[in-house]
Amino acid sequence: MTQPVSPLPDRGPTGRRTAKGALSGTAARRVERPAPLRQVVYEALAELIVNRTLEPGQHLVEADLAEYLGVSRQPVREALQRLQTEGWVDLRPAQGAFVHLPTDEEADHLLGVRSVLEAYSARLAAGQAGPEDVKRLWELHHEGIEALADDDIEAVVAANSSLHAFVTELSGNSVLAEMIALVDRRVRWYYTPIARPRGHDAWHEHAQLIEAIAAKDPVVAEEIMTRHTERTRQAFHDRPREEPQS
Amino acid sequence: MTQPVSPLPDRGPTGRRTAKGALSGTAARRVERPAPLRQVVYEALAELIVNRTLEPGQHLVEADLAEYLGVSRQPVREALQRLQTEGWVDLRPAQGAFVHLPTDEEADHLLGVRSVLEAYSARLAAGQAGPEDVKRLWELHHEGIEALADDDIEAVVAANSSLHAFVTELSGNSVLAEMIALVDRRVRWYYTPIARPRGHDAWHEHAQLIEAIAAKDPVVAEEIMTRHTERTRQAFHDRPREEPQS
DNA sequence: ATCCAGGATTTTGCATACCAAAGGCTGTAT
DNA sequence: ATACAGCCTTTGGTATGCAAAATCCTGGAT
Repeated sequence: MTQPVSPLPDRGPTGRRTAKGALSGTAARRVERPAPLRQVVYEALAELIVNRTLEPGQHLVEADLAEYLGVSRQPVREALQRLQTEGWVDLRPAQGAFVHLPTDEEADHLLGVRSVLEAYSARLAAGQAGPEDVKRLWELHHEGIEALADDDIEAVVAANSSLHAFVTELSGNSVLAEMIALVDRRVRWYYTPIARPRGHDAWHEHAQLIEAIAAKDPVVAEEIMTRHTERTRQAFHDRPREEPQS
Repeated sequence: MTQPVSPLPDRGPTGRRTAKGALSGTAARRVERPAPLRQVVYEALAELIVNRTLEPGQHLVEADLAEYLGVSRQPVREALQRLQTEGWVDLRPAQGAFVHLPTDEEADHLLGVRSVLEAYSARLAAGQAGPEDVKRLWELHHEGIEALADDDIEAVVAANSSLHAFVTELSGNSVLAEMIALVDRRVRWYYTPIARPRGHDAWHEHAQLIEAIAAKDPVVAEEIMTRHTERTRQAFHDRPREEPQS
């Protein structure tokens, strides 16, 4: 999804950004925002964490990250700050940042919260969705089914995210959307490497959900979503455990 | 609640912190953490925002805040960073921080999310609470009733917070606790200045809730909490509107 | 009077440099 | 082995500088 770290913005020899190069080629839309560096760093680090380049528990040294990313310590610190409030790293005073080490208990808590939030979003979505929206939902569902047939795990995961994200969007509750986005990302971080996507049964549940939304039935939509997410949670508990180390 | 800004830590003439003074008088526990400056700043600013010293929409100039608080720009920036992710300020790129301006719609969204989160916590609490916990709940309830009798609004609000916070704690879900804390604080910011606490009926609902928890009945506890928070939400909609300006 | 151009000012966003204090590490004396 | 002293690394903070962007201001031209 996110850009890997390598293609950083063009820089002069001092490391300061230069616009010289960009000015030629592209007379493109001026509307584009230059993306604050701290946010680029934030996204880069988040990506490095989810893809396990930075392992849980690892000590993140500001200076190293700064050098690696080709920026100064300041944007790195600000990014770490934000990563903490969102649960990706722990900032131990006078010791710095450590990649968060999720416990099984915490993963379960997260899955529980996700369950009630997603259920709520399904309920709201059922009250809001128009025919256009339902059509779009079926499209996304179709994408998932196809990816499943192709055995393309990555695409299945992507389609799953898209579908859930769209339901969330349909709910029309922006605060809810933000929270789900946060929780979901962490859930994926904990969960994805352990259990592979649940496959056909999950997409059957998705279909039921869409039908309930199309029928504008909030109660059933909520029920189905609850069952769906609780089943994922169960899958987490039944996961093939790695041997307990040490 | 939080310390006002004035009593900042002792500083030398350069603005650097000195421990000289503190060393004498107190040979106190060394276990105490010195509280990172950025966090002190964070709390100071949050307090200034909730108590309306910094008005919604106001432009926060880093340098001014830094001077006012007697610190450098860096900790201020980090605090603002965190205030943004938690919804207190909006950080407009290249323009700086503005105190978040809540819309009615957003307040409603927030109240909705709070409702489902609190309901979940009530459900979990009913499954977890022991006799000791129930006793504590009744104590808190008693405090609320007394404050109500004394017409001490501030104490009523405090008791209300304590009670809800304890229920959340009983849920045993730390992730949930964090999220509720976040949402609650913002709800109070939006809501408190508008509607005065709901009074006796609210505390009657609290009593019902505690009974359901004591009876270890998750379903009823959840129902009651849902009714309770949805009623607060309704009170928000029925609030005496200030005249629409402009 | 009004509008607008363009210069002056303010503010952000980042870089750099520096320093005190805390924590971790290591080697040596016991 | 253990304890301790001293060194090294890292954080957390200060101070300063500067380019780019946003904003404010001002002086015509209409």
